Amino acid sequence: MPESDYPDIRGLHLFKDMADEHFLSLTRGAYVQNFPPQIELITEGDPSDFLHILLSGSVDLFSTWNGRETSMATVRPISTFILAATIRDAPYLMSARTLEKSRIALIPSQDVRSVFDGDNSFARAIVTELAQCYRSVVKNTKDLKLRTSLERLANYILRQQNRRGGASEFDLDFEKRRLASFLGMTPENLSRAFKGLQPYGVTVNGNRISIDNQKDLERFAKPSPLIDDVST
Amino acid sequence: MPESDYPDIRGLHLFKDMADEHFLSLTRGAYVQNFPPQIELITEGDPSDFLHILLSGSVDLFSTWNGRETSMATVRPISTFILAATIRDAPYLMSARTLEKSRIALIPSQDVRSVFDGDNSFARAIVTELAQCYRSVVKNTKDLKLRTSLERLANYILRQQNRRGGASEFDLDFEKRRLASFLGMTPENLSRAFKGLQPYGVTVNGNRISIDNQKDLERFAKPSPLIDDVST
DNA sequence: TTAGGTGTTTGATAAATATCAAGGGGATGA
DNA sequence: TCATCCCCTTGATATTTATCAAACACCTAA
Repeated sequence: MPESDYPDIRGLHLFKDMADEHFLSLTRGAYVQNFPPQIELITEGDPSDFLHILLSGSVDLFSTWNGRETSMATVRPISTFILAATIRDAPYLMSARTLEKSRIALIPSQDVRSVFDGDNSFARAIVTELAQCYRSVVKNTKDLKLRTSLERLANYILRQQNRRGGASEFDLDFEKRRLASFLGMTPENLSRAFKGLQPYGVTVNGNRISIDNQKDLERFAKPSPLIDDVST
Repeated sequence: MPESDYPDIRGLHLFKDMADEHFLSLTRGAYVQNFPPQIELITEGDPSDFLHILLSGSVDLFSTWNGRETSMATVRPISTFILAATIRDAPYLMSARTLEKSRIALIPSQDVRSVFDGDNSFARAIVTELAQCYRSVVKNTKDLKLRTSLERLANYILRQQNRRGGASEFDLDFEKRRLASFLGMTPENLSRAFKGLQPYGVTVNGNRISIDNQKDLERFAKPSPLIDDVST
C-alpha cells in the first residue's frame, strides 16, 4: 500500500486514535487498487476477507433475492464498508459495485480482527462506527415502513438539500433508477412521484432539483430528526 | 439490584468475559424493576439514560411517525436493548413497551460508557453484539424491499418453525396484528395472506400454524440464509 | 451528421395493498 | 349463562404501486 494513502485512512475516525504500530500492522497487509466503473467488488454470501475503504469514487451496496435487486446504500469517500461482516467473520449480506472509477484500500479481515483484539482505542472506534451504522439502518427501516413513496422522496430531497448547506437548487448525485431502487420504488413511479411533488413546489429538470416552496415541501414531508438526521 | 439477578445478566455474552470489578460497578448503579403489560418503557427521541436488559417477559420495540406506528422488533429474554443509543449517547430511535409482565434491569448509560472505556473485553463484546444487531436490521431491510407481503409471511413462518426445532405445528407467539405490523402490512392483509398460503400447505387455526407441505412452502418462500438465518 | 444505445418519461393496465364497514368468535366478568 | 369487549375475519371498494409498451431525450461513436 503506497504511503501517500496513509494520511487519508489514518484520518478516519476509525483509525485516528490507534497506536502507530497497530496502524502499521494493518497497512502492511493492505493494498490499494483502482477499479473501473461497474465492477462488482463483493458478492453477497462470500466470506468477508477484506475490510474495504473507499478512498475516491463511489460504491453501491445492493442486495438480490429471487431475481430481484435493490440498492441498499451508497458509499462515498472516505469511509469503510462491510465492517460488521469483517468483525463477525461472517458472509457479506450485501454486494458492492463501483459506480465510477474508484480507489479502494483492502485490509485483510484477519488483520482487522487481531488488531481489534489488541488495540483498545481501535476497538472503541469500531463500536462507535458500528453503532452509527446500526442507527442508520434503523432510520432507513422507519422510512420504509412508515412513509409512502411520495413521502420518502420528499424527505430524501430535503435531506439532500441539507447535505448541500440548504441550497434551493441542486443536482441529484446519481441515476434516477438507482435512486428509485434505494427509495424502494420503480423508476416509473419515481418519475411520477417527482410530478406528484410539483404541487409542493418541487421542479425537476433532468438531474436538477429546485425547491421553489421550502415551507410547503416541509409541511408535506414532515421530516423527523429520528429518521432524517444523518449524524445522530 | 438484587444479587439473585446477577447470574442471568452475567451469563449474557455481553458481560461474560468482563472483569468482576467492572461488572460490579455496572450492577452497583443498576436496578431491577417489574413492569405490568402495556407499559411504555421508552419513548423515541428521549435521551438514552439506561441500557435495558430484559430478564423475563417480552418487549415490543416500535416507532411512530405522523400518526402511524410500526413494530420494529420483539425482544425476548435474556437480552439487552437500545445498546446503540447508549453507546453513542444519542436519543432513542425506537420506543419500547412491555407486551406482558416483564422484569427489566436498568443500567445507567453513563456507567456502561465508562466501563466500556476501561474494560476491553466488555468493549469487544459490545462490538460483536452491535455487529449482530446491525446485520439483523440489514436482513430485515432486505426482507422488506425484496419480498412481497405474502413472501415475507411465508418466510416468517419458516423462521418460526426453525426456532422451534422444525416442528410442523406451532403457535404464533404474539398477536396477529402485531405480527402484521412487524411484517409491514395491515391486519386485514395478514388475514388474507394466511389464506393465500393455503395452496402451499399452510393451515391456520387461531394462533396455531400447521405446515402440511414443507416442500411446497419452501419452494414458494425461497428462504435465503442471507435474509432468514438468525445467527450469521 | 446520423444511428444506436441507454436511461427517462408517459400512458394504459394489472396487481398489490390499504381502507372502511360489518360480521363472527372466543375470552372475560357480572 | 349471558353480555360485553376485543380481536380477527370477510367483503366491497379505493388507493398505491408495479408492469408493460411505446415514445422521448440525451449521449456517444461511427
